[in-house]
Amino acid sequence: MDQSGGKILIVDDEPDILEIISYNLKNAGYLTFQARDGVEAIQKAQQFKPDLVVLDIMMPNKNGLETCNELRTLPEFKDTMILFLTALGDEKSEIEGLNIGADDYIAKPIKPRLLVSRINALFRRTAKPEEVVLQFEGLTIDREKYSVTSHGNEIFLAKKEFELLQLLASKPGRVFLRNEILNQVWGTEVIVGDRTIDVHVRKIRQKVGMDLITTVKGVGYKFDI
Amino acid sequence: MDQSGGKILIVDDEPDILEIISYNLKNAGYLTFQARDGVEAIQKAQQFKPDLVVLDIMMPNKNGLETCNELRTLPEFKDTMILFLTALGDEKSEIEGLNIGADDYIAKPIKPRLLVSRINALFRRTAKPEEVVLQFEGLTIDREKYSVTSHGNEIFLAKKEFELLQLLASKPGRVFLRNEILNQVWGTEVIVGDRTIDVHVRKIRQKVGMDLITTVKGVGYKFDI
DNA sequence: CCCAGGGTTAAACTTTTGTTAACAATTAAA
DNA sequence: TTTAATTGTTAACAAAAGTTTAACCCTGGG
Repeated sequence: MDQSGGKILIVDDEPDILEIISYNLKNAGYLTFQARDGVEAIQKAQQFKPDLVVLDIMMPNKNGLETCNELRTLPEFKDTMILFLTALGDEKSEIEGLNIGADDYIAKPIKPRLLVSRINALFRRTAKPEEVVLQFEGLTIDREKYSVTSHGNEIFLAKKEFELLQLLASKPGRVFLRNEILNQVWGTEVIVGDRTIDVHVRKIRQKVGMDLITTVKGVGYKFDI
Repeated sequence: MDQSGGKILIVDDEPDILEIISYNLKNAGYLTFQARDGVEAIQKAQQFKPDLVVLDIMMPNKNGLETCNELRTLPEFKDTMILFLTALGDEKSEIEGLNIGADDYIAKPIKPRLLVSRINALFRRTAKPEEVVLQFEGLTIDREKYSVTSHGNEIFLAKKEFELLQLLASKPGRVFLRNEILNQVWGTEVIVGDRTIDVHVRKIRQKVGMDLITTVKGVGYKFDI
């Protein structure tokens, strides 16, 4: 994962698909951009510097493979991940895609869950290793010991609480959308109610002491100092 | 085993395999990184300094043997272990691999169990000799005598009990996941039921007295003071 | 004053552990 | 080798801890 959850450019000629994918990825906490064809894709890619391009293979006006090729020739997209959307069973394209330098491919019809999982995996794959111990003023979060120390006292958080705090603390100051939190802490499979996050936040605040987690109304939560 | 279980870089062009291996090694307590081809492999190796590189031989964009060769020419990878993944029955490659300086090779298709065992073995082989006697406040664990002394009284633990305690005590404070414990104490071959670990923990607690082993619910166990 | 979004609670519910005792496997002893 | 003793594993159930829900409260902005 990344600053704003990572930037993803979605390229497909069907508006509906564009919308569905976009919706799901936003929910998962990514920042999305859209393009309708290869030409637009390259233009937007240069404009927004996405971390990942989701590229439909079958498109008018420069298809996915060509677009990918072209992107790969540009040095600024050397590290940009590319994920292809292929028609079901179109093995030839899959192979071609990987040769061309794609990082993954998914067969249509698209299952949003799967898509999000795979994309999470891609981001995870390229992520830098995380620190074992997060140090802050008067607060230490030790992933190995699964413990939090506040001004010298060791505090025990339950698993979900710990994971939530850890997530927020992994990027101090950055606001995590509720959806993003759900995605990261609960995963894409589990569905929990509205107040669940709040309840956990409350428990963390209660156990650790205040001012750790700040609410950003209508948006999400963030970890501060 | 080792600090954080050791760092392993996995290199394969198939995302699925990358994921499967990664998943299994993480479970076994290793820290994993991934690369899709030889070029990326070398870049990530320099970045993360893995203890072991798991290298697929058949890859586009610089194959495994070339990559291995290249790694071996760099002085910082002198001690890095290399394990090859070879296509089944590709004897020639196997031989070549070992000549080139690989530490082991495994034929595809990959059996996760086997892979983890072999990798554990590799790490064990290179592990520094561990302390024979672990000393704590009022507790001594003597690996040679296979005995535990608590406040002067010698206590006899059964083999599994002893191994379990020893594992936890080798890294006080660090939480060992149940999977990790199974891997280390029982090995990857044996499959035992859910409650087995708990029962052993209970016996240790009973024999040694309390507060040695702390439960981290949903995560694992750890040894504390 | 109403509304939306959060905060609080306690109770319901789930999941994970702890505990036991029986049984299987292993090891040591006879 | 047979027997006895010890150790390891399982299964069933109890207990505990963690998680989620639902209902209600509070607050600030229109």
